[in-house]
Amino acid sequence: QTCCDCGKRKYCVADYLIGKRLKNAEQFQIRNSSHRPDETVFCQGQRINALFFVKSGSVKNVYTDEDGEQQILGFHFSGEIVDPISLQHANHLSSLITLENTLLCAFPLHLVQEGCDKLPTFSVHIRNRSEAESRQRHETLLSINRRGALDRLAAFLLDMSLRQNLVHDNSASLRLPMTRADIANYLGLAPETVSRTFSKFKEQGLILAQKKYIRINDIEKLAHFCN
Amino acid sequence: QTCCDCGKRKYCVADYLIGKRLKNAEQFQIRNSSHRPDETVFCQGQRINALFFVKSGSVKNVYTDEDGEQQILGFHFSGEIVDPISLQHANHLSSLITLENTLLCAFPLHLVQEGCDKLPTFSVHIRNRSEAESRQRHETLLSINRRGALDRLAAFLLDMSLRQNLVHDNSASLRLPMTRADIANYLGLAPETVSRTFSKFKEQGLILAQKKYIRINDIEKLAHFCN
DNA sequence: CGCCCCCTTGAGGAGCTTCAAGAAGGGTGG
DNA sequence: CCACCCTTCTTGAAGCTCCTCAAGGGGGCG
Repeated sequence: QTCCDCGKRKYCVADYLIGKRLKNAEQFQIRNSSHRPDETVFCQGQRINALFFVKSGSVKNVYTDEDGEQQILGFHFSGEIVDPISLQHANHLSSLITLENTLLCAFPLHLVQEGCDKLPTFSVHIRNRSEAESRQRHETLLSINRRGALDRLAAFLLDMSLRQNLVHDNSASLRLPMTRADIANYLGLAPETVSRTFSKFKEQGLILAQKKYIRINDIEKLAHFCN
Repeated sequence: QTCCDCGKRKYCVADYLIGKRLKNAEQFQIRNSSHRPDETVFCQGQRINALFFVKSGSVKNVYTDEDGEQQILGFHFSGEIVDPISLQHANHLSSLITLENTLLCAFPLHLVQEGCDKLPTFSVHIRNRSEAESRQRHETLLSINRRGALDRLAAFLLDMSLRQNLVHDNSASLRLPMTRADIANYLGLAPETVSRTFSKFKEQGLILAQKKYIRINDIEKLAHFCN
């Protein structure tokens, strides 16, 4: 199977390279890989030799500090590029771990570099994507300490629903492939607090939640929490 | 006055450019500027057209979010380059505000680019500096939510003393040009909490504090707080 | 069927924030 | 040079949010 056949092409960097006929898809030599849940795709500190794209499934970026404490930096879902920030660094800033059965495409780094060198628009694209992600992560980190549990979880749910493009008519249904503990870690809260906060939203009729499946009834109201 | 005469040259990017005889110092056309306390040097969102170096005095980087909330991202002291992270972006991510009477040098961006193009070592230098700063800021932001007030302030004091190169024999004397409110904002705490935490350190004999002048008596013990 | 992990809910407690008031410095004008 | 004001810093008390510890329920997988 080549990139030309891939249904996710338009979200992927491949679209830029193919569309511009820089190279033929067969020449890409992209590594496709299939992963089970909780599998480590690459480790923090390893040399970066590819740009990853999530074809299906989902992954988390986990940062481990010198004390061994782990912090989830973000999640990536089907159709997303994994952590383009890292491209500016020589080594991976965090480990990548799958949340479920996942298919990944790995673009060798030399190919990306080539694309940057030969295609100014591609370079700009990567740069913009990197900048946007950097900015957002920055704001996320900043907001964590300022806001309460309700605000953080509301912002998280809205971010998830927007990224999965599931917003219709002030409501959305989405699936959260990560555990509550993952959400808690990401938001800087205790798992119990996340659970209680979900319950509060449920009591107010803002959401329906059954295990990993969430329905947001009133996005507007939920958005009021994250002023 | 030229860069060749500057006593702070060895900490500055100028040293690289001059040392390599890429250009003569007189051709640099560096803008020197003098600022009063609480003066805004550049504003968040403005196009980046120079790399700033703190010749004397000190500054803070202030980020303002869409709600108008302000968050101090960092401080820069005499002999430091201001926010090399921004070089990867087109616009300033934060505003720069002086804490006291301050002298700044501004290297036009085209000069820096030129340096990067012609001098691989310079490019690597800037990149490393940027990467180190990015990494540290990231860790700072991550640790804020994890640790308590004692830990954060201890880490802050140690960072300050290390950066001002004032560590001697397990003790250090340093000056904090920013207000307690600035420290509190930077650490994500209330000003009262910062004040109380200073008092706790004083009670334990770890530090002496009189206004902006701090003496750390036992760096080792202080460091135990920030495991 | 049973084990294990994940999620939920409760009670208690610690840490920080908020509100409030007072003390100390620095700057300005008389 | 002193008096005044304003900002900054400090300290106290009350309250709230979140964390920790603990127990129970439910679903998935062997």
